[in-house]
Amino acid sequence: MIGTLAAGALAPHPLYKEVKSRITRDLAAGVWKPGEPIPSEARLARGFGVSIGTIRKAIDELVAERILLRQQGRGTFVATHSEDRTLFYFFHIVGKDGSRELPMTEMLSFRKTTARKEDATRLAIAPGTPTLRIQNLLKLGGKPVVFDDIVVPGALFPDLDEHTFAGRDGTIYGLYQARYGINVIRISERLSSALATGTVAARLAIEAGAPVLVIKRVALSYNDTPVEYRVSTVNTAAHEYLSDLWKTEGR
Amino acid sequence: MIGTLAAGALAPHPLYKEVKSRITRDLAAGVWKPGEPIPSEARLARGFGVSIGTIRKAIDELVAERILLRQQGRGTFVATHSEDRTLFYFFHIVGKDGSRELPMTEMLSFRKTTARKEDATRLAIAPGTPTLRIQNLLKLGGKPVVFDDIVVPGALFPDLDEHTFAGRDGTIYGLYQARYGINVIRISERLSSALATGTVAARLAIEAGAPVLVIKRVALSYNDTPVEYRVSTVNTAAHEYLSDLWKTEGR
DNA sequence: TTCGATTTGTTCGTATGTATT
DNA sequence: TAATACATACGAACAAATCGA
Repeated sequence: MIGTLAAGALAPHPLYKEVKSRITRDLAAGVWKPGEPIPSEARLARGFGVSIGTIRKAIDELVAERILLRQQGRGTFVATHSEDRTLFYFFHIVGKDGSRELPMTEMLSFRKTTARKEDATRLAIAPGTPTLRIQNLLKLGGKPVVFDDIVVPGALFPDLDEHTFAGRDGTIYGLYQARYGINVIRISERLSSALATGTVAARLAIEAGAPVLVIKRVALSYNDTPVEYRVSTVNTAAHEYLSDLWKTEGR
Repeated sequence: MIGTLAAGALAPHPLYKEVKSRITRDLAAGVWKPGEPIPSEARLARGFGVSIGTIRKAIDELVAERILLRQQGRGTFVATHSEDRTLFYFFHIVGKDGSRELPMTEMLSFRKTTARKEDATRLAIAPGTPTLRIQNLLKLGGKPVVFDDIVVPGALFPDLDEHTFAGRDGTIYGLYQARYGINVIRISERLSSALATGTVAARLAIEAGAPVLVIKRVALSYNDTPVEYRVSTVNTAAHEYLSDLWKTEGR
């Protein structure tokens, strides 16, 4: 018998890759919501007309990419931005003594504007496209450490206003995910060193001209679609940016 | 029949984990040298008395950790530090225009000293232990961009002298690997911003007091054994540090 | 508390495809 | 062409964790 899937059109060679991209498509379409279980491996196998091993191989890769989360005896779930597990995957600032702490955030401003040139290229949209621009202050140990300047395409977040934003429960990416179905799964960051300008220095309670770490981040969703551009300015007097490749472990 | 391995003592639960740690042990012991193939999956399966699927699962993880490299039709090889594939995994400085370029390096000094406090804690050795300390200048596009201050335990590199070091063919980690059997498989980096001191500024041909990126790196071998501590100072006027989690792709 | 159904985790085995030498 | 090695796909059995009856 020919598998119902193998008989389909133009599989990108291996069967499990086809299964993976179909699951990814459904994930992107919101068929299963974050935190919810996807169908069991046995059910998916029957549905796709492939063996359970093929399903497992497809899911293996999605789990490695942190898009799905397996739990023995329970099921396989769409990863959320509310677990500690994923928090420190997107937040890299730690104390110089090695301490890891989640920041308290304070919204400083929320404006509707249009994409400047830099915003546009990073977000792959046309200059002048409506955007939301949010300024955020992150405190660690009660002291301001990071100043965030966030730009997102307005079209992705239709009715987002400053009260919704400031009154959110968890992280920003958690808000994107839970209320707008926008799932940040990967980030790309470029770091450089600079001198604090007067306005930023005031936010961070440091002197103008003090050295600061500047992080330019693009947040990406399924199929590497950019959904947020963020410039963070960090006071690294007592904190550092941690880049620990492959200590993800648990593999 | 009971598998020859399962009958052995105290497997850390799953069989494939035991297989993995045995392969890792042999790798660390230098049974197979970098660039050489390890035995075929079928041969390993017979040797361990387990199924080929179990071998594959163990090797899968070692490949994901970039310790091994599979090539269909050829075999499975011990990863080396000479392939482009791995170079940019350990070198993160790119042009602000996105250009990736391998640096020209110039050795500035090579000294035999002893571990200072910071060196000792990072390398997990006692303060005062003999070390080698090397200063290196990295040029991109002909201009100095990175100043490296490298400390390694002398015991790991018995007869290493400055001519061997300066006259090496490829990368520094390639030298560690090929001549001393020291295999760097992972790095952990902590980044901060600072003002250039006079001596470093002179090396980088910038003004003292200019902002620089400071990278403190620990290079790790099998079982997370630290083998090198390196402080890099980067002029980020025209370059950036790229942290691209999970664009490793090919998975 | 116990039991059974469900779901993922591990291990085995086999067959066939594809790349390399 | 033939042999070898990894890649894909299938199927089956049992273990371990979870959850509700």
